[in-house]
Amino acid sequence: MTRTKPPAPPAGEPGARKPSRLQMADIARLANVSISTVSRALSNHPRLSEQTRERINELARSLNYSADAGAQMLRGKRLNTVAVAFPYHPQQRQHFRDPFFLALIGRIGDALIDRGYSMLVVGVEEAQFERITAAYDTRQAIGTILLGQENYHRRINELAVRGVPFVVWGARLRDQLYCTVGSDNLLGGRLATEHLLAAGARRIAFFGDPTLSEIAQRHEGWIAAQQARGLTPDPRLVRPMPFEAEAARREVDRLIEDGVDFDAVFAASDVLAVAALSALKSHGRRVPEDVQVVGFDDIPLAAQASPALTTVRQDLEAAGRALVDLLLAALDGQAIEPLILPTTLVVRDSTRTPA
Amino acid sequence: MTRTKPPAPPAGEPGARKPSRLQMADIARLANVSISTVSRALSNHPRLSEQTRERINELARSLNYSADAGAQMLRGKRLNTVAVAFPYHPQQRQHFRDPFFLALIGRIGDALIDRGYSMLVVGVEEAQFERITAAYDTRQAIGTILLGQENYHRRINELAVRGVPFVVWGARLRDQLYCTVGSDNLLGGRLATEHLLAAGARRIAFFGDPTLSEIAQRHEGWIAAQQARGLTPDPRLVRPMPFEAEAARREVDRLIEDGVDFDAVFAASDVLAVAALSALKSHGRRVPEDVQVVGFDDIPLAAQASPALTTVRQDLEAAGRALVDLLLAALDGQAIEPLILPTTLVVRDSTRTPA
DNA sequence: ATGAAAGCGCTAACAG
DNA sequence: CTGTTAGCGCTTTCAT
Repeated sequence: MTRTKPPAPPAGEPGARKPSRLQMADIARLANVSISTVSRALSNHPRLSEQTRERINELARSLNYSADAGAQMLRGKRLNTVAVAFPYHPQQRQHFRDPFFLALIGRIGDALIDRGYSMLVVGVEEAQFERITAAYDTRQAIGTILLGQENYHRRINELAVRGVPFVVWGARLRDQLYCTVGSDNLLGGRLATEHLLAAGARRIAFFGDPTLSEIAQRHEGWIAAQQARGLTPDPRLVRPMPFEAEAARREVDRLIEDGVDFDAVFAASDVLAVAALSALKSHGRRVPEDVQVVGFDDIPLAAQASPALTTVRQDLEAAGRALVDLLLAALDGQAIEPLILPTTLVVRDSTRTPA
Repeated sequence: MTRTKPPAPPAGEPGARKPSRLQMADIARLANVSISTVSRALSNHPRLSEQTRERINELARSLNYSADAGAQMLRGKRLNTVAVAFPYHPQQRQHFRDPFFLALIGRIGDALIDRGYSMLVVGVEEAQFERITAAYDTRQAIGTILLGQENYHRRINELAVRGVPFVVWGARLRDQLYCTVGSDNLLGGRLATEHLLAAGARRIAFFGDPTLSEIAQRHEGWIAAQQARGLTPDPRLVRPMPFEAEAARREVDRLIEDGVDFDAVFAASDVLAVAALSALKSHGRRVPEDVQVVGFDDIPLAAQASPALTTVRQDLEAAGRALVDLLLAALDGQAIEPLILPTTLVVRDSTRTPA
């Protein structure tokens, strides 16, 4: 009953050709003009009688005709598609399930629509990282927004050397040959940690994987804030883990089992922080009385957690716009510079009021 | 410093052509073979000496050569891109900010990657609904997954008549000419409402826009469950609203201001339910003691809300897989049938224990 | 096992 | 103002 396929070809006829898709020549024939006239009409070429133009456009619309993008491109027309690419880990599939990542994609999508572009989302297995620009290489997209700098700095630099147009969401690094847009992670780490220290915390655990550039910067902020107070962070308080709720729960367990003393957690993402919240609760530790918790991102989850999560806010709206605008500017031949967006502390109920 | 543009052309030379992109002819020249040999090597044509094939592939890889997808397509090669399209409302921009919608996109993305496809995300202003298949019409995508049946049933039927390949996420409707994948909304509405009634609720407000097909079915479930108990729902308890947290808060205010008596809320999405939760709290109503609340979707937010939200779970993983598989099956010439996925009630703390 | 050549659907000179 | 024509970069017969 439900048909989504084109109707079968009129197979009875003798010279039955494939029911090939409508094309310019068909429109031309029906309108009694040449193909070039149709081409010109559809692209609103100026020197063409308004009447003809009108008539042809009308006809094309009524027949639902759209020009073949491949053929147009071959003739040099620029496509309106931007690739959003990221390294995909088939095992964990974290990206497409991570609320922060999805929200970022959403904001990029908004920004692209505003500018009249569509978004080709490409997940690339890390083993074939060079394929991250595959959509550009095959000319399906005019440029790439790379999400997930992770620890691919070296390989991203190689891409830049190749002269491929792209912009990266991530941390600004010393010797980078590419353009990044990212939050001020160092500041975020400092703000979170200072807030915890001011509220009386002395042994702050760090949850997150410092081999990832952005997390490394949050980690640095964590160190810097403590050193500014003359404190030397206990290395046992650094708990490397992927961005998965399960990991945070496990580390809370371990911390407690191992008898490591801690009175606060600074988690590198809200997902980790919220998971820590519930793990702490199940161990009978009260938040914020016994253990204070600060997250990172400020996704909607944070405000709804119980207790509501104190966190470091990233401005995704600005991020999406900046990534898109910088890429388009670069494609336009302009020189572009890395951009660091401010982070702000959002104080809620998972931390105590500073004395 | 940061360069994302290709290097300037070697402008000094006399016959300085554009630094055009590497193409098959270049590989052919460098490998001392004909273009056709390169083409065959790259597509692993069988009758070709393994040695030549190897050598050419190696060369192409080392030069980062990728064939132009437009040209390939023109020659009849099938592209590996599926469009995911949805009606876009520029004012509210709800879609790209809605956690449920984003999660659904994520699951579709996972399923597509698994099958080796990439995902072209296209937002289309509702005024030009026909453009929903633009990516297919221009042959940038082989088919379309339409998200957001909303109240476009008529127009979607027209698409089907056109013979365009697509699959829709949404409600199964009587006279549909297209294939849908959707949750069992009627069941979900019934489960939620029965649970509330069993827990003693008698005046259950309905939050959501029943002009949208899926919501209409949840609404029907709400009615059916009450009628099964011989109750006639008070029409004033139906509060139509868009999928925005702000709207839910406003309706809670209004319900209370207008003095409408209610002891439960069944919201058509978790976002609405969670917003209702906090609005009720700010009016001094206790959940679940004074007012019970049930949501829909079971996004991560639901479990974290306080009190944790009782909700109707949709199986997004199954949804993403089904949408992709059905579209691919249809493209493969198979007949496909609408699919309704089961919904389940997840009982948490925003409802009372049934007596 | 490899090469020559035709042509996919379109755009943009160049003519008229 | 409109039509004719030459390719865009590739795949694929058909020859060799």
